[in-house]
Amino acid sequence: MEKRKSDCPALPPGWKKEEVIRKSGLSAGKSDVYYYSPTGKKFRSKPQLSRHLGNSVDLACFDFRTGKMMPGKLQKNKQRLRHDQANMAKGGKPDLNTTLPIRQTASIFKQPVTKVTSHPGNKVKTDLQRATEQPRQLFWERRLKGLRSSDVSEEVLRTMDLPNGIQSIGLHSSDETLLSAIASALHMSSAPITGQTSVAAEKNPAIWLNTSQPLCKAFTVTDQHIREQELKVQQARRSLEEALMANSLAQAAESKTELLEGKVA
DNA sequence: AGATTCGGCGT
DNA sequence: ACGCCGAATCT
Repeated sequence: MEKRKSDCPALPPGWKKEEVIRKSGLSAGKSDVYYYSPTGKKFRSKPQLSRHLGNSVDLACFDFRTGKMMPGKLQKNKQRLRHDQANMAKGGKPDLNTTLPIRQTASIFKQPVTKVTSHPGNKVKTDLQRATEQPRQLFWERRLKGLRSSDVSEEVLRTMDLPNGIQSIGLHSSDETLLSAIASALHMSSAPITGQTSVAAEKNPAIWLNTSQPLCKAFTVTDQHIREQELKVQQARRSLEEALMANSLAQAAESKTELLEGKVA
């Protein structure tokens, strides 16, 4: 029988893949794919695998049948996005295992999207109170734990450093989730992000937490901070300018040689 | 009981 | 057409 367990490079070390051909019945000739964890537990579907691995491995591009990462699966993600949004609209919960962390908390959702179809104008409600006064889940930031950004080749990008003055509240959130929380807060609200200004929040965040602020201690921004930031922006702009310059020079040189070689019609 | 195998529902 | 998972069957 074709029952060889093979290594699966797309998964963490120790995971094995197996393909079993069905040999009788209506579905004879079809095959089933199984995965085995390093501890030997058998997995027979992507959802099951996803549940077990949690956020430690992003299976969004993982093709269960072939066992390979397929960047082209981005296309299929569009379908999933629709699906998720449909669920959200019905009040359902997003599937935290398979949903990419794309803008669940970002600005595009901060405004009401309810259409008043019974009126001829058919306008979108502009009641911003609603949007800001909705109940918020406490400590939702914990969901962000372990999330990392990566480029198309799955290379994990280096995260930013936070200034010393910014410290998280509660023992729960690491620096890593704090950065995500602050970034999300900046997206979700146009109000200033100050951190938790109530001293009580530090003692018992479960009660005193201001849910419209990220889970970090109140901080102050000094002129020094601003100057340092300005410097960083200037440096970034300078290196971008250099990169663009080098790029256009290279392109110019390339089209020139193409002309000389008669490649252009 | 646990492993294996195919059916069949839902998408 | 296929992924996923229930359950019949096998060991």
